[in-house]
Amino acid sequence: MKASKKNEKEQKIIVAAETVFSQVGFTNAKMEDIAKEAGITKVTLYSYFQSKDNLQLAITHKALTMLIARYEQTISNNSGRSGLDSTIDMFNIFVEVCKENFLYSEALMSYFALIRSSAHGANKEKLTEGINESTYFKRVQEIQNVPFKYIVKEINRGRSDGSIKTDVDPMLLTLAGWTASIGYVKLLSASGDHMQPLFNVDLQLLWKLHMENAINALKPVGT
Amino acid sequence: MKASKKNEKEQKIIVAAETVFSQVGFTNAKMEDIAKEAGITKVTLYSYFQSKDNLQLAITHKALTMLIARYEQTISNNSGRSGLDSTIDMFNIFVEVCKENFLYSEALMSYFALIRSSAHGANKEKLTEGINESTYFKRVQEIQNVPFKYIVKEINRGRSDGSIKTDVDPMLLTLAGWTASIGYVKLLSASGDHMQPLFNVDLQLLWKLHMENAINALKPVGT
Amino acid sequence: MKASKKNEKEQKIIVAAETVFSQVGFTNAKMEDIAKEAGITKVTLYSYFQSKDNLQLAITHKALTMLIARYEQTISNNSGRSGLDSTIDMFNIFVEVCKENFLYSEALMSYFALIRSSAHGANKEKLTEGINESTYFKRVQEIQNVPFKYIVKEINRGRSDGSIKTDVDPMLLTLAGWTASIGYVKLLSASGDHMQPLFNVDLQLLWKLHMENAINALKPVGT
Amino acid sequence: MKASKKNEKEQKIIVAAETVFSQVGFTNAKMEDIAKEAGITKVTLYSYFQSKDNLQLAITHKALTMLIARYEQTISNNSGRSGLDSTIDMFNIFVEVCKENFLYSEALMSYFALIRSSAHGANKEKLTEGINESTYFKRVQEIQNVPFKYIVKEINRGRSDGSIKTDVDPMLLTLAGWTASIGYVKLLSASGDHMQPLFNVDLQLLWKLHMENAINALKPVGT
DNA sequence: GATGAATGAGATTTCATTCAT
DNA sequence: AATGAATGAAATCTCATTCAT
Repeated sequence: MKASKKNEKEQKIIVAAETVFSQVGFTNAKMEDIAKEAGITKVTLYSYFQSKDNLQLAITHKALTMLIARYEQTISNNSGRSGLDSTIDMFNIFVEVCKENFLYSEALMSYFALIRSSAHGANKEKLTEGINESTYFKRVQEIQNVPFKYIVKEINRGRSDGSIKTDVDPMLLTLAGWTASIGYVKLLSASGDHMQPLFNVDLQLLWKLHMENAINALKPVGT
Repeated sequence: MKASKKNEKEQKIIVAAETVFSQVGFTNAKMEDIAKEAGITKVTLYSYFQSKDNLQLAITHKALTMLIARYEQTISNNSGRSGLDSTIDMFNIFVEVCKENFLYSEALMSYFALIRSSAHGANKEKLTEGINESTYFKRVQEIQNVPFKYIVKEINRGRSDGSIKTDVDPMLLTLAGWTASIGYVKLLSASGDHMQPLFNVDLQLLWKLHMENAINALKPVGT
Repeated sequence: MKASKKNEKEQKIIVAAETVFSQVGFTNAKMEDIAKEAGITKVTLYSYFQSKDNLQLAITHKALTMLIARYEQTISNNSGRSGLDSTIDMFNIFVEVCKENFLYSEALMSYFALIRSSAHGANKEKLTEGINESTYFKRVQEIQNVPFKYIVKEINRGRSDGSIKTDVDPMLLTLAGWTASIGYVKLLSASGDHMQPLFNVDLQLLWKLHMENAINALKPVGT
Repeated sequence: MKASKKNEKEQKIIVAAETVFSQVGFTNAKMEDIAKEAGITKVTLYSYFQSKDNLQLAITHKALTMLIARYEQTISNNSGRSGLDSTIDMFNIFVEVCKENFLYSEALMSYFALIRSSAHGANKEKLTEGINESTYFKRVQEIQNVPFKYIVKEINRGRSDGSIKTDVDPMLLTLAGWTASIGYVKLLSASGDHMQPLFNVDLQLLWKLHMENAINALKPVGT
């Protein structure tokens, strides 16, 4: 099969997996159903993706890739704006991506859980085994830090143009924004419908508050 | 069997489950092993906890209960301190509890994922079925908002004693701190060893930054 | 507990067991349900009957006892009639008893299966073990041949009074009638409702034919 | 898998089940052991036979099928002999089949008990549920009456050739022979070893007597 | 490369039977 | 002697994953 055709089919499977995962969640999804949704057999499914985990990682990879693409586009679009504005944009974009596709946000969250569970425990070896063989695990690993780097990049630009303070480690600021975003997305997930207020709180407002905090933490003192 | 004794045994099982879950993770844990660890039979285990999921929920419940107890203790201890200080304490305590016991933090995180997956999707009913029958699911639901209420309580005290601004919804401020905490804990999980820096960032410093942001968001303007 | 009271309770349990067994059959009956029906606990049930098998044997014993009583009564009633007539009566009575209470007929049938399965097979010892400990097993064994003896008795009387041929072993004739009865009862069971014809055959007629055969086999040649 | 191969494997499993059932009896047989004997997994076993009951039904089906085949062969072989002789042959064959394989005879007996227990009782539906889903239950039902039909056929032939009386319903005569056979087989079961006399009665003689009765009942009066 | 069948591991259930109080 | 809890053995099911063709 030509590489192009193979890739096309792979994408088709990923779309099918996204559909099924979205409907019932990763744990409850059955490989059988995903295969059916993709119009292929389980064995064919396995020939493309060595395991269910790998399939999820493929989605994680897709999510990360999309996020990175958006980041690149943002950086390119924001060349005329301040580093601070661009940095804030980056956080906004992360949340937007997650909102647009909760599956992606969950894939990203699970990925974090995965790398932890494979890094610990008595049966570390056993757990890691299958994952390491996974093509996508490696591919995800290769790009997992790219989003951080892009944010750091914009923070550095902000340091240069004076919109961001220079006395705090850019990566620290990056992680601060990132964790706030993660927490916010987690809350969105829990609330189910992110358009509805939770405890009478408009979640839009909550996000705004987070970004105000971020701006406060980023901008030079006394600005 | 007296309720007290029954409860005692239930706790013993939960402890055994915690041990096994901690060692191999929830997915890899076998009911058989948990039973063995608790010194009982599989059947007895099932008579106490209807399913593996329910067992995890029991741990979630314990985690929540412990968190609530800590909150109550903190509120009681902090009666002489400002509402602001006490509120910040609450956030610190959440992170401490999660650090002390990653299993608890993961249980809490999973719970959030759970309520989302049971709140959506075409087969909502089917998914929820088993969970709803779970005793602990109901018990967790009953107390899941208590932590928020306690934080709101301290914020309200801060409003009275002038240490916290009055022009922002206390629940909004609560959720802001809560999501930051969640995000931070998630990052801790991902980093595996929270004592080690991530990307050369001292995670202690990251948390400090979050709390500074929180203080800024809480304290009255111009203080 | 006084022996009388104990015995009374035992009978109560047997009645409960009969009820449950009749409803769902021996295999599907649960000790739990029988206990409930008897208004006692499972453990109490076990204190009276060491096992489910034993309980069935108790019913078998009751069935046998009742059959024997009927036989005795018949013999007594028939003292003025010919041995042939009385013998035929015996067979009729067996079928009547089985019709009146199919549970009894099934208990008797199962008993035959039981003694076979305990008499053969690799795990003969294991199988027999529990049964041998059973009080009722011994009691049933003690009386299992009594019905045959009574039939033989009447046949012998028939030999004396000239109504039955003398050149055939009375026990052979007994078993011939007995097996025909067993087979007939089995068919009744299978037909479910013994009042309804099976394959358009009036089962009453079938029984009549069997008895005609029996008479032919019993009566002296040329009568 | 081709139907032929699938069927072949099914037969292999049935043979394994026969082996295990013969050794330890139906109740004591473990699905695990049957699977092992067949050289497959428990799950595969279940994919072929939905339940242990179904497996027994499969054996019942085989027994019936074998009996039917023997009947067909007999009918074919007996084309030159009288209908009476052939009819008697049919009864003899039933007993022979049962003697050759007690498992088959017990399967046939259990089947009768089964259709009764599934045809009665308050919880008829519940009991029947699993059984009705069973492929073999249906297949057995489809052929359960074939043996009777073949006997009737030979009786009818006997009526034509003058060897059998015409004033009695052929099906009545069939059932008479059939029930005698069933009863005899039951006694054989109970006696355990059919080569040994029971109560000093040679069971061979008993069967001979039954067949004499049958001949008397079948042959035209005055022959 | 695709397919139907099979495997293995573990979850869950059902009961007869036994223990501890 | 009675009770609630526990045991043990096996049935049954669910799925990710692998084999054989």
